[in-house]
Amino acid sequence: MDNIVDYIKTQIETIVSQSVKDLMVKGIFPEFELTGVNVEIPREKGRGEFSANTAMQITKKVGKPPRMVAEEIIKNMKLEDSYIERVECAGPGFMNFYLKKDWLTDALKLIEEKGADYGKINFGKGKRVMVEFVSANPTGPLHMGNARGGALGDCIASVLEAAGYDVTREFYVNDAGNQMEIFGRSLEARFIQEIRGEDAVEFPEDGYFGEDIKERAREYIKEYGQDLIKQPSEIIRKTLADYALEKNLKSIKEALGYYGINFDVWFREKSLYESGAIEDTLNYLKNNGFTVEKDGALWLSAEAAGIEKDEVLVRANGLCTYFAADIAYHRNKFVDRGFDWVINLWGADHHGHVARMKAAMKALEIDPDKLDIVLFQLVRLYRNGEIARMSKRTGKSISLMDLLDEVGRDAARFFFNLKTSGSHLDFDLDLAVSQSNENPVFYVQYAHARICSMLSLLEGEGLRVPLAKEVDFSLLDSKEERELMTKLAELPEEIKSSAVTLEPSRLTRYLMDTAGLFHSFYNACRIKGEKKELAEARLFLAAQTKTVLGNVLRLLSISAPERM
RNA sequence: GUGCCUGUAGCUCAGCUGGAUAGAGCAACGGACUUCUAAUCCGUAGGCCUGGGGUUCGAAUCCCUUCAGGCACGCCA
Repeated sequence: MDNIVDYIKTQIETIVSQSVKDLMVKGIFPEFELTGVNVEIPREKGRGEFSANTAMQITKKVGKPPRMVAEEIIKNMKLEDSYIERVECAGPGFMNFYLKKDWLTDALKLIEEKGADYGKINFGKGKRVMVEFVSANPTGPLHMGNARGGALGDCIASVLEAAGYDVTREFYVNDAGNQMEIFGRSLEARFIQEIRGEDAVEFPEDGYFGEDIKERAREYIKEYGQDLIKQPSEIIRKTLADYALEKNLKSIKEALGYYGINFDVWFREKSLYESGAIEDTLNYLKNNGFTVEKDGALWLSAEAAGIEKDEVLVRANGLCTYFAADIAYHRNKFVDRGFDWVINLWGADHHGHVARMKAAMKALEIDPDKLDIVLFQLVRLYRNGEIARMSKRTGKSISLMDLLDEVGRDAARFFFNLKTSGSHLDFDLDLAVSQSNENPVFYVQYAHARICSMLSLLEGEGLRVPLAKEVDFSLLDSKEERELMTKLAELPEEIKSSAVTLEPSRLTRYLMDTAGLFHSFYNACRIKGEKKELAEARLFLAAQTKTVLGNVLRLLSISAPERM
């Protein structure tokens, strides 16, 4: 067993549905199909550890008022050999389940037994899932959108790993196509300007205006001299683009490293051209009637694919669109590499792309439900109370590295995972820089450091963390102790929920809750100076809390300091 | 104009596969350091869940509509 909450939920489901079936057999309830039993943890205290609303759901089918239905079900339950102590009918017809205390004892024993693995579950059963994220254009440094997508994607990947999936983290390198052209032209212009002066050549209107482009041109000259300028334009562009691309990728990798993100695969768009994958995919679509030709271009047919309007795949000039490459890329993910599930993280400005991507999957006979797109709202940067517009092209953007220098990896990762991906995020730089206690990451880390410091201090006084079998759990009976233990017991279930919803923000909230309950426990329940049995029981609880906080922080790649 | 996202406490947000008295964190106010880390705790106050209508035993949650903000609608990526 790795998830006691899930275990008990299942137990309750079984008991309830068995009771309902028995009532049907006895003729007290009419025959009907029970579609499922909903077991929840009530939000409010004092309503049992779990509750079920089955009676209200089936009240019509039974033909009796919900409270009466609930009473009947409760009367017929067989509670032997379960964690359930008693069941009450409450409110409009809820069944509230009160558990025997040993469920918490067993939960704490589980933490001791699993240690650093506590929280991991086998929900995913080893299913192969790819999480593709960041995938920033390698034409410049990583910006705040990449920062949010990076923290989100990496934590989604980690959550899925903890939930028992076989996870691959992938970065799609857009090293082909139109923006590489623009990249080359921008570099060429800066290169010439660098050598012959600002006015020697006009900078392309749609070019990348960032300082980093000038920087790369200068670096090239420093490294290889000026001879390249004698070459034809085409050669200059290609040479500079290849040179700058690798430089950029290197610094992107470096920044991501500081950010705690390591990709398993860096997939090159160019390889799709070289392997013929794009051509194959286009042929497939053509041969199966999903394309139309008009105005000299090849389009994905709206009618055949079931989308709103036709989308260009191959331009009149013979070059493929990003969309065409992306279809081939996803075919590669599913067909060539056999992933069971693919998750992409896109900025919300790409939402229009979702429907046609899924439609393309369907055309390729790939189940579109196997592709999940997590859209995250873009980050708005505030400085001095004003919106700081971030754009690669203005050259005034704040890069991921700038952010990490200012606020550090821990705060950045925590902050970006504080809110659900769909919510807008205003990032106040002044606040983030201030590193005050307004930043919740300190609150959580402080709890961890506090436990560590307490454990070592008490150990110095001869008080060691006991083994679970030496602990008298009946002594842990205060409100603070019970609430903390309950929270610790819920971690595996919380990981499951995070995996199902693809929302790691649940875990940062879980951390804050757990830290808060620990701080309350710490203030209400002293250890030093108490009788040995009580002191040891509390010490044991503190040690398990440390394990839980440490495990979740580690899962999110946020440090768990021993002292602060 | 069409489509997608968002609207909940002063601020930032949870809750949204319908459930019980709508929850946190900041900020505000009042308390707690001779006692294991006060980066902490305890308490108080704070709400027409944008407005309106519908569905039903029951709606912040589902449906319709209004208003407000963001985004996308290119042979860009």
